[in-house]
Amino acid sequence: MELTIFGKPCEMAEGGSVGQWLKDNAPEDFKKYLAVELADGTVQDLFAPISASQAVKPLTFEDEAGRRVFFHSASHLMAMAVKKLFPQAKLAIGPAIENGFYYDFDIDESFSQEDLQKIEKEMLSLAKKSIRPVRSTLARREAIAKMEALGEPYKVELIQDLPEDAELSFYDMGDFVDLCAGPHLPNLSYIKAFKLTQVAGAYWRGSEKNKMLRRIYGTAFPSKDQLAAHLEHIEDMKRRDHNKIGRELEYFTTVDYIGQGLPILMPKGTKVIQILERFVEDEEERRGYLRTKTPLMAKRDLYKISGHWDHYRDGMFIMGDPDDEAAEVFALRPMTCPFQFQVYLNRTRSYRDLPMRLGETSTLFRNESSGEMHGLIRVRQFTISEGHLACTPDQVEEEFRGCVELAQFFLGAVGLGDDVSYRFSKWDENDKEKYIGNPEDWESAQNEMRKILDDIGIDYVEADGEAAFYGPKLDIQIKNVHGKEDTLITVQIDFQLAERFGMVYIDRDGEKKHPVVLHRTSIGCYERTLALLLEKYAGAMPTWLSPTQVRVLTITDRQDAYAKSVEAALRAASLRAECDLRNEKIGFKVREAQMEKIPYMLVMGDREAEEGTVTVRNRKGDNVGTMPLSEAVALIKKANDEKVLD
RNA sequence: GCCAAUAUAGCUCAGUUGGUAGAGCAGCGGUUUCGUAAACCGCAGGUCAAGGGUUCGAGUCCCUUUAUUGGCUCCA
Repeated sequence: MELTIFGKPCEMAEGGSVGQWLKDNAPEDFKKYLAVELADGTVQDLFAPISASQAVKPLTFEDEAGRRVFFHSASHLMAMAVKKLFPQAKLAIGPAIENGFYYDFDIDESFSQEDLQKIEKEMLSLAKKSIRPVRSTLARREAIAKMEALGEPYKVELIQDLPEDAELSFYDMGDFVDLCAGPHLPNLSYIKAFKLTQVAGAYWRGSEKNKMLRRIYGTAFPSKDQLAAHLEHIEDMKRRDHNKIGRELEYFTTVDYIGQGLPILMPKGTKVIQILERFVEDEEERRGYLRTKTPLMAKRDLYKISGHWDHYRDGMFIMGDPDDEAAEVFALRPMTCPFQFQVYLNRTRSYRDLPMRLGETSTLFRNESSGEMHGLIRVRQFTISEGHLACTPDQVEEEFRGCVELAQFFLGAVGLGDDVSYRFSKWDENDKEKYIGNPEDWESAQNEMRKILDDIGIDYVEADGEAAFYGPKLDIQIKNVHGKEDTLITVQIDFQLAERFGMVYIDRDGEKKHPVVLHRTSIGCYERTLALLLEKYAGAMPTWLSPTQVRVLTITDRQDAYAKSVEAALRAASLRAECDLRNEKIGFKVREAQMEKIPYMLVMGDREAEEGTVTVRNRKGDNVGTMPLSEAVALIKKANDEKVLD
């Protein structure tokens, strides 16, 4: 049998393993190899026999796939420790995740912090025992019997749901056995450093109808240094958390008696959002959008037409008794579409009116479940750069492309262009209740959208069950400092609501036809975008977005009058300037401005006041130079106007 | 909604087995007028998230509620 390892051909006997070969040929560092990737991309145990000639890749912790094996084994190590300390705990599942692993247990009492420490200690002593995971397979009936004998009902359920012909593999680790597809590390002693980071509840099989299990999250590394570096990285990310710096820097706050998901935007947060709104509105006007301003609420009759009443009622704030058919019941709007459609419906439209592009800076209300609110990212009232385009079928591709390009333009301007990923969100054909329309329409809409996406040539992943209830979406996704992904921007194709609302145009041939409607945001939800900008820049907003762009600092109060005149000149140049005239040491004032992430400081003493100059410092601490005031104004104005991402 | 953790001055935090609420920074009033990481003196600031309970006595123990944070589920 001929194998290729590290690109070099080598001979191997039948039943030989890559692990053995490495041990024989590279004994000094063979312990860094965790598993092996076969030519077809599957990963197997390092010491599992190779069945055919092929090129293989031994995986280390540096490889994504290798890391997953490492984390997966670490989750088993944790399950071993838990079973030893809490024999009554039932095992559910324990996969690797992006930066670690978790394992779900069914146990009455939750795990406390002390429990976690005990488990870590037990893991340490188990890891030192040098246990080799041993793989075996069983027939279905025996597998079920084995798991029933061990008293593991969740494992039994998992086996029962696997296909009839699936190979059921088990891993023995000392006196611990688990149903597991593997692969695993050659030896659990490879796991040198780990930390159990938190406990959380998680539904069995991810369904809220099922029992809630206790999940323990952890992370693991081949060395203590790597663990320390990882934990340090997490701390770093937490320091960028918009929820922390956004409150510290007074961008927003919350008040317990106002309620969850209803943040108070302070002057700084409001300023950034205002800058973004003006930027978006002006750019959209340049691109042929017309602006509208529509009501924040409507009678339920409107939502019955749009489908919201049947498909989105739980997400709405309703005023009045929804069960009283005779009463006049209102609801705050969760989406703008049915309102903005009325602009189109106001009179008969011709094909000459299309495409019609409508934009609105639109405030929406969604009654999210109480556990789901998160800083400025997930709130109950928010404002989005909303828009709807009505077009003919042959205009769809160009208009869709225009929406994507506009979104990319804004993302680039604020500096988030490289931080996003694209998701093609489709419906879930097994859950038709959630959607309106028939399967044929969904298929054709999705095929059309896929074709457009491919034509545009963007990289995207497809996701089932993520569509809006009326159509498929292109979602532009971004991750926050905790690694959690959210939708920042969305562009949707809707082949259904136009018909529901009776939106038509008179085509060239004199026939009435329904336009295709695109729903889209251009910079998304302003609150969410602000949150992600705060995290991206750790609060140090680019000059053009900074609530305060320049602060004037005096050495003594002899310069106060000059400082006020400088501030006035800066404001006259449309720069957001303020003075700090307190009798504090200049070093203190500078440091405070830096802590507040103000881009520029103009420092002045007697000399500057006499000469009419200022000494410019930036927030990094660089002294840019002493120059005439007009030069300093030009310098800062340039950064503002060019929207540089300093 | 579910599983957890948390809530003490504007901020960061102390507060012993239940016995009169504390510090630093910020703020305010003076003094000081100083060149890049913190001048000096003084003052004020709290229904310990809210409500109930146990107790002679609760920041501390118990219950309920609210909010914040991390997950699950759901979504811009």
